[in-house]
Amino acid sequence: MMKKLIITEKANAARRIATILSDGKSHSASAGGVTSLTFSTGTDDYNVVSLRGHIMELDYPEEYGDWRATSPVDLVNAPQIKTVRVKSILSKIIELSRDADEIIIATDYDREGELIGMETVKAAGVDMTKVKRAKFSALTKGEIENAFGNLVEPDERLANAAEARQVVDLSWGAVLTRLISLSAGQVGKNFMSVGRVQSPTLKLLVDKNEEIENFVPQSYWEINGRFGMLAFKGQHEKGQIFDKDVADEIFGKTKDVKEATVSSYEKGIKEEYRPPPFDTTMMQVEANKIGIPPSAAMKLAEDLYTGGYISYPRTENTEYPRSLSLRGVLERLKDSDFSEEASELLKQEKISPSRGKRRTTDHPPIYPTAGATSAKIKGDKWKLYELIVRRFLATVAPNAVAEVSEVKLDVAGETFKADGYVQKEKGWKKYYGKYLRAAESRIPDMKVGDKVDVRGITNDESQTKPPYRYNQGSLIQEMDRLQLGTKSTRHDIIGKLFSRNYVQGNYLIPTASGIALTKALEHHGGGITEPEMTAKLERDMLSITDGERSLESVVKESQDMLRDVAVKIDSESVAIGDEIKAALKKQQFVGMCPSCGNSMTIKKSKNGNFIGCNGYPECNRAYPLPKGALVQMTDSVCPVCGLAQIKVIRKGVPPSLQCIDPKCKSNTDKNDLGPCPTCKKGTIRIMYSKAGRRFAGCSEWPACTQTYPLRPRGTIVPVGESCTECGAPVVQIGSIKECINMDCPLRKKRKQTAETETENTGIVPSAASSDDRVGRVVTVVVSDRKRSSKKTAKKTSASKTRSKKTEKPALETADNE
DNA sequence: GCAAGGTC
Repeated sequence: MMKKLIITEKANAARRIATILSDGKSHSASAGGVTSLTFSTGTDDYNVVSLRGHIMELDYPEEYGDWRATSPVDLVNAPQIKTVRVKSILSKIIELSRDADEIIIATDYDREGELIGMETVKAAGVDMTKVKRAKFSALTKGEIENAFGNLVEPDERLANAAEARQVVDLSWGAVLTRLISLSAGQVGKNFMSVGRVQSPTLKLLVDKNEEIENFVPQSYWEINGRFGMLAFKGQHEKGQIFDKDVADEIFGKTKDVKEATVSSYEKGIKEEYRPPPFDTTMMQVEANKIGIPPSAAMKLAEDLYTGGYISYPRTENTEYPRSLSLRGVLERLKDSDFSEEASELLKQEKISPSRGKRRTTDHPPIYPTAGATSAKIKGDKWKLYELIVRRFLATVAPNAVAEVSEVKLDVAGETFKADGYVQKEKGWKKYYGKYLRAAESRIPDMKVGDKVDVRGITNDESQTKPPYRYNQGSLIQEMDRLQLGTKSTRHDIIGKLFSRNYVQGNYLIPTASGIALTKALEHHGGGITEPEMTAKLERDMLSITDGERSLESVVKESQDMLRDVAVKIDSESVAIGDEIKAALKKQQFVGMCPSCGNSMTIKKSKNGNFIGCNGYPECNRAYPLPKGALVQMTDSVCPVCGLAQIKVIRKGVPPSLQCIDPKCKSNTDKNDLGPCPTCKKGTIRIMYSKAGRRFAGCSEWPACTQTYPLRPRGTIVPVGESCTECGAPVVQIGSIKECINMDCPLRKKRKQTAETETENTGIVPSAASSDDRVGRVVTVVVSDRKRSSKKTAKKTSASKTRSKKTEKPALETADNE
């Protein structure tokens, strides 16, 4: 009997391997917090122990721990040592390897996996001649049996490549982090981090910010028309016209024309490809779209994975391995909320899945491994599970088919174009349509020479818009494209940018210190802000793997370069530090205190941040920060009271400059809506929840608990009137004037009346016919929508302009079968 | 109190 020890990267792999190799007859034993599995095959006795990723960590020896005691320059060539992070696991491995005849590294089949295995067996001090490697790309029977039937030698070069990355990252990261933090006087928990991945990622946000700040909007015009019975939309073939005279001329020529002639008409069938299977990046991007940011998505996916509901969530693979039974997956989904869909797809004679461009050896794409119901899994976890299931269903469904048509219309010698799009067969969209924006536009069948009524022509002015900022989803996608970070680390890197106060907001805005740091590193950081540093490291790692270069040579080259950079920064540290200090000050400084003349800055407290005077405790002046909003400092002062103004950025409304004093008349004029109808003492004012949601509530709270929900979008302007019916304040939002009480009896009555009127006559009462009585509001809303079709058209075309330049629809890169 | 990479 031979004794064999198998080492895996994670617990699930240990369980699967033991089950497969033992035909389900393995035993597990737990001791000291480490689980090991044992089984016997008749010829061999096996032990299986799982690691938890890297159980070793690279760091400097303790004596380098004091940032001020060692010059960062001397850190460049300081020794780096590996310490054990999870001692219990290593002890178990030492114990079991003592009488093992063979030790099999069965970690993930990739660069880091090779290192995770090698550093462990080396730390355990095992006889390296006994060490073998099992290579598999999925935890399936076929793959595992094949890997263990064909063990190979461990690949020292592959492990060395990963080791080079570790050393280089720690050297650059620690040295530059210390240099910058020390020069800026930011030590302790306020240190400023620098790294090969985080610094280029931050620069993406800084560059975007700069682009937006430097953006000069340009006016352009679009000549839009409505045609025929269907009133379908068409646009002059020139599209965006930047010369007003040209637009005016076309408009003048066409505006009163009553009839157009079809000059060309084409109709065809378009096949719409299924999306590729989920890899981690696409899963994060799609989850972000339904309100689950990457970090949350990874946490939930981890839960679903350990719960047995989905396959391994960290993968770069977009092609299902042949060993995976797609029918089997569908069968399992019959026992879920998606049983109907699964049964339907099982009826297909042949199931051929979509596939993406990326194929890797690490793990299969993300797919559901068990059925579940929304009664069993709740909240966001269910939302993510449903997304993964629907994505899977889409990848094994047929392509969708659409009928597309294009017509050219001649209007007084000018050509207008209209596109038709009608979904003919939903195909995969039947399962994934929930996450797509449907945009059917019908145009009638026509032939050349047909006459079409011109319902109206408009000359719409718009302005070009700056590019969109990144959100977490689009940033992850860009990091992926630039190969910054890995599938497992990208969300964490973004988290770092937040926790270091380098960025803020849902749409990621760099802070003053984030910008200053990036500028300093761009000038003095030796390329640390460039994705090229990662690209070069990748090339160097490949050369180690290929045997062209040694680990030592790559590390030496990198550290020699770092030494030059460090010496330079060290010599200019005062100037560099001053730049960052100025930015940090700007980020914190909120004007001078009118009581004592000291400066006021943002203060942290356990009840949230606030604005406080630096003369504390002698001076107690303090102001609250707006709740649930993003706040930026400005140089401007309140025209009413002279205190500082801050820029408040909230969802759904344009950014606003406001006085830091909530009691200042400049604020109360905007926020006080009118007397409280309930207690007759307080004032109903606009308030914000911690999450940033706005509502109206009585100033006498908690004595009076009167609140009203408010519309989430649009600027609310008080008009100083009360509703004649319920007494609640009346406000103006855009062109709508209404009582804020959603339950106002008059509102309900009017709504009913408006619906009946519309139904009976098809004519919507116009705004002009409505009197000024409050509660007439719903009528106004309806008619307003009708009237503002021109405005809506403007908006769509403007956003089209922007999206054309900056964004691609996520699904356009469908599969390549 | 440093990085980035694994995994929980």
